[in-house]
Amino acid sequence: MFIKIDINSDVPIYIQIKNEIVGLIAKGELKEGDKLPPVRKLAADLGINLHTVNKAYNILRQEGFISFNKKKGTIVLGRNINKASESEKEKLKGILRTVVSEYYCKNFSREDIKEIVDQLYDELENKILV
Amino acid sequence: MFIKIDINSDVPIYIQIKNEIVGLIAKGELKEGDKLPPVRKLAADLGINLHTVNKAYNILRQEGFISFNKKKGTIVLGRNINKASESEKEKLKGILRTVVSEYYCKNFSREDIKEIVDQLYDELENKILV
Amino acid sequence: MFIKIDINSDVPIYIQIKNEIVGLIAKGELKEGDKLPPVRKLAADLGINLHTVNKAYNILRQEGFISFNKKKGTIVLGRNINKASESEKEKLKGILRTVVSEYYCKNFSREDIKEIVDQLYDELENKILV
Amino acid sequence: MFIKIDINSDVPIYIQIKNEIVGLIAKGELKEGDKLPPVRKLAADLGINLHTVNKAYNILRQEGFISFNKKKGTIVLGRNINKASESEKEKLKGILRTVVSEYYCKNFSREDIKEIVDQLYDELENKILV
DNA sequence: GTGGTCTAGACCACA
DNA sequence: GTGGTCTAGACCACG
Repeated sequence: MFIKIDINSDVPIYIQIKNEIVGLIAKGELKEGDKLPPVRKLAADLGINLHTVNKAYNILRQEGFISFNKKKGTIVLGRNINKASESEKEKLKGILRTVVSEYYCKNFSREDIKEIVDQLYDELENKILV
Repeated sequence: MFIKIDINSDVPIYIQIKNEIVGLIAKGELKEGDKLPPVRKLAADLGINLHTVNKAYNILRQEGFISFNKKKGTIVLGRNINKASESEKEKLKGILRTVVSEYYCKNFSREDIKEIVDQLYDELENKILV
Repeated sequence: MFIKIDINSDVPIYIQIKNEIVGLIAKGELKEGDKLPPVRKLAADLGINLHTVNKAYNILRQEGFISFNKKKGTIVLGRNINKASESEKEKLKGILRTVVSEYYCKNFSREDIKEIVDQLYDELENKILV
Repeated sequence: MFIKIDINSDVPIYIQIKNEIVGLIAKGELKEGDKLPPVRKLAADLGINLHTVNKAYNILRQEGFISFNKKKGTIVLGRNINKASESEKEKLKGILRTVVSEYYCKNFSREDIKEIVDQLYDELENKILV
């Protein structure tokens, strides 16, 4: 498992870890049933404190991506089926509204943005096909 | 000028102000040459600290949306023409990568996301037509 | 005897086992004199550690639900008659106080809660009638 | 604000704090807009670490009871209107199922339990009337 | 002056 | 050996 963090980023480390792991799940590099490294090991590998990793794992659990299993440690629950709910959609719209407003001002057309979205989906789906 | 902030949000107020003003520029409610309210006035209107508004204005200037002018005060530079640069595109792609990964895991299709982008662009462009 | 445990639950497995067995006694599916499966067998059936089952059985014995008997193994003592003591009542009140406070805040009326209690009693008593 | 914790309880301290504060909101001793003590102050008053209080506050925020406000600190949002949702009802039923099973075995009738629920509601509602 | 983040290090419950 | 809890103490972002 390859997780990269930028210790100097203004994005909190535990958020970076969360995002990286969600990214790995999206790309299919982490699949349902896969084990995540123990908090202590990942913390040691990344050279950070175990509590920081712990916080990331707990958020991932809250969001339904992973589960703690006393016997097996931390396991991936996989992509969540049937979660495209209305409330999630509204949340996403709120996020995109800010992004779209800013990049609309920077002269990006709707096609520019949709092309990037397509590229990102292509990346994800090709990974799975391999 | 109507700016709404949510004092209880976990988004910092100065970021909210920045986003709101960018949103107004995107919608065309603030156009090139328009004056922004003085820092003190906006702070008073919103019931917040003067430094908070100042911080938002400084970011907006750094990003090229506004300009400080001793005679005229703070003025809007408007939508920036020809800024859809390669570096901005990479920055946007980085932002969208995190968003797309997460919502791909939540079972949103590329069409779901592109539809939202379209809706947001429609909102912006209709405002301008008015 | 059907015991279901959820290995991913945050409720410890030994507590789940205890609760399940108490539930079976309540429903009348386990009656006074019935034999519980040997620790090793239940552990094997559930695919868990022997010590975990042992811990559950020990708690059940402490609370007076079962008894260890060298000849007959582990036997159910059944529903305990005349145990609605004042101290148990206070203990129950303490438990319910936390629950009621929380769900009162979540806008549940006393009738809402009492209706659920009735449903649960109906479930238990119908099982016995069968 | 009077919060009592039992440092020797097997209930985690942060859960005790959460429960106590929910209890105060239920009793009406904490109302919408009221300020909660700063984490450091409450921690000092209780003789515990600030992180423990912090954890309790964060859970309360997640559950919608309080909000962090950079200007005013931590404020109570009050009893949550319209939250008697179906999913909450199922969660409550799960909690009560375990309780009811156990106390049914201990010879508590449905009336015994419903009487306690009534007493607890009386306590809460009388507090509000005062 | 508030909560947020991060570190360092301890002991415990569970399986 | 896993994550959970708690402590102690530091610096930072925000307002």
